[in-house]
Amino acid sequence: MIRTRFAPSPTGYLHVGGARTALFNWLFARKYGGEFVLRIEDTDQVRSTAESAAGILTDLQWLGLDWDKGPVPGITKNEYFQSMRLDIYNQYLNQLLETGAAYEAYETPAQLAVMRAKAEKEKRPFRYRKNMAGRATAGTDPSVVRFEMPHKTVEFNDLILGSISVGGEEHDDIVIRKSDGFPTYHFAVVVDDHLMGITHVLRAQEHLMNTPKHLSLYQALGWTPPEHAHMPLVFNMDNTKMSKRDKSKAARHAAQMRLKQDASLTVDVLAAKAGITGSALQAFLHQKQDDPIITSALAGTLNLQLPEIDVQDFRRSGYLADALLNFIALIGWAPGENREILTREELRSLFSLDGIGKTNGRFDRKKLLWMNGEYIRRANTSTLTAAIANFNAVTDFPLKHASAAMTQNLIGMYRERIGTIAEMAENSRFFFGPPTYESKSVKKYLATAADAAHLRQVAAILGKVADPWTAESLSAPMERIIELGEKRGVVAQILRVAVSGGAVSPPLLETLVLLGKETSMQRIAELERMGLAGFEA
RNA sequence: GCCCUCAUCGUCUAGAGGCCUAGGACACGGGCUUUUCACGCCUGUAACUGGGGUUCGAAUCCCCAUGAGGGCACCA
Repeated sequence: MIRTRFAPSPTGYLHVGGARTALFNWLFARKYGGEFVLRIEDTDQVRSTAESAAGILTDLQWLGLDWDKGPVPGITKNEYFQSMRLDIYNQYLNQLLETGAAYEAYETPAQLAVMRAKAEKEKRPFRYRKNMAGRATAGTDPSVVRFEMPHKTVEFNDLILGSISVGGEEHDDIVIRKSDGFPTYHFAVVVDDHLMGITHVLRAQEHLMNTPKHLSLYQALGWTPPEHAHMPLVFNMDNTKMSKRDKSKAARHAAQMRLKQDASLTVDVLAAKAGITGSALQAFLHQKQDDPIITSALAGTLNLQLPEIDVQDFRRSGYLADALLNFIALIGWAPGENREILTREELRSLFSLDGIGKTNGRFDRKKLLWMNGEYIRRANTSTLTAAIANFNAVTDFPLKHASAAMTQNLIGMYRERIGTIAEMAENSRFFFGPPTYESKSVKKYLATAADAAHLRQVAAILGKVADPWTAESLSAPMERIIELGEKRGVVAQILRVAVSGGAVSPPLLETLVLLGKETSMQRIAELERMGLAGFEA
């Protein structure tokens, strides 16, 4: 039976690259009726956190990538967390130590750094080898255990890339147990993949050079290795690697631009606005470090749209899980026959390793936006309602407070004109409270005495509409409003601005109906009362 | 620097020697529709990195160059 796995390290949120790896493994297992295993690789005691692990589970669940074996959400760590398997690793580690395939090494990290620097200075690659000159043979405790890589070429067949070969002189003796007693990634993957019966390792191409190491480990342990397939990577449109740091980068850049443009804005003022200390902001601006807290504080005060990187970013931006999955699947994989929009079922039945290309792809947000809009347009109302509820669960827009009936109405009005649910949430704000009048629209449509006269005419026409206030009863009056003014439709724009705050909204008729007579008339009256000039910014 | 991998429109890709005057989608341009914005429909611009081979014939096979990416941790 086919068995694949997704093995994230819980050192942060699940990002799209990881989601794609998970998706391909899931697809492959599901396609062939195999099993999909989820394993948390938390062997880095410093960086791993329980919250990250929990977050990754949540994100996978949101994506609908269910696992047959693995952690149980909400329950404490089980045997699918590597930190719970130390005894197992030690058992095999001792075996390697006994057979002489592994040995203890005593250099400290600092000493190794010196050795590396020296090698670099001498323009030769540094490779730690058991037989190299100057190796410490005794000393520090705790020590580290290294695996002696065989001094021979390792060749293997990658299911995507074909034949890969790495010469023996390229290998070095990797650490397999750290001084804290935890196994390194290299050792833990091999042991676990074997013990968990993984048949196919589908992972990102950045792991390609690890494979000879892992293969040698399998051999030393006397095990048959799984098949390997390395997938092409995903980059940003500017060819930089997609990374969680991109968000900090965007925030830093925006803050610097703002500080440059606005002379009255100092670092301290900005910091105070963002609720952080001046020195913290100063440091953030001058280093390249990732800092999620400062980043989101800046995004909030500067009203920034940060690039979505993590799965939860996309969820908060109002993307549908199916659309995101569909899009991600198409980077580096193609089903052929010019297929683009594919249901989960179609992805599953069409998926094959043969369809995976060798070249790295770029994450084209515009295409994702289009695809998400396409999903929104094609989805039935109940699917969309569920997606909106899902969106509301992680965001805080007025849309959250919409009744079921209101939500249905909004779906009808917006589905044709949005790319994400967030756009609907943002654009529909005026249905939930007084509109924010956009100065540009006010200047354009509500600036002159003639505009004011038109607005009064509109009020008069609408005021005469007999109850009930419906699409039917409003239809003829709306026609009259459209015909008002020199140019067909201009007065409709005046009404639109009056009622929605801006020059863009769903069709006026529907908007008025949903707003109701009272609210609609109130807004027009309020505008007249305040006087048009009051809006000129 | 050393090692590994890759190379078709701006982007994702189809293409497994003749079906290719290279197809689709996004983006972009033009038009239609239209009370705004969209949606929808029609339509246009746009690519085989370069050079050598192999072959009757090459986007497809081989070699070199160039370019791009990945790796070179007690991170995964």
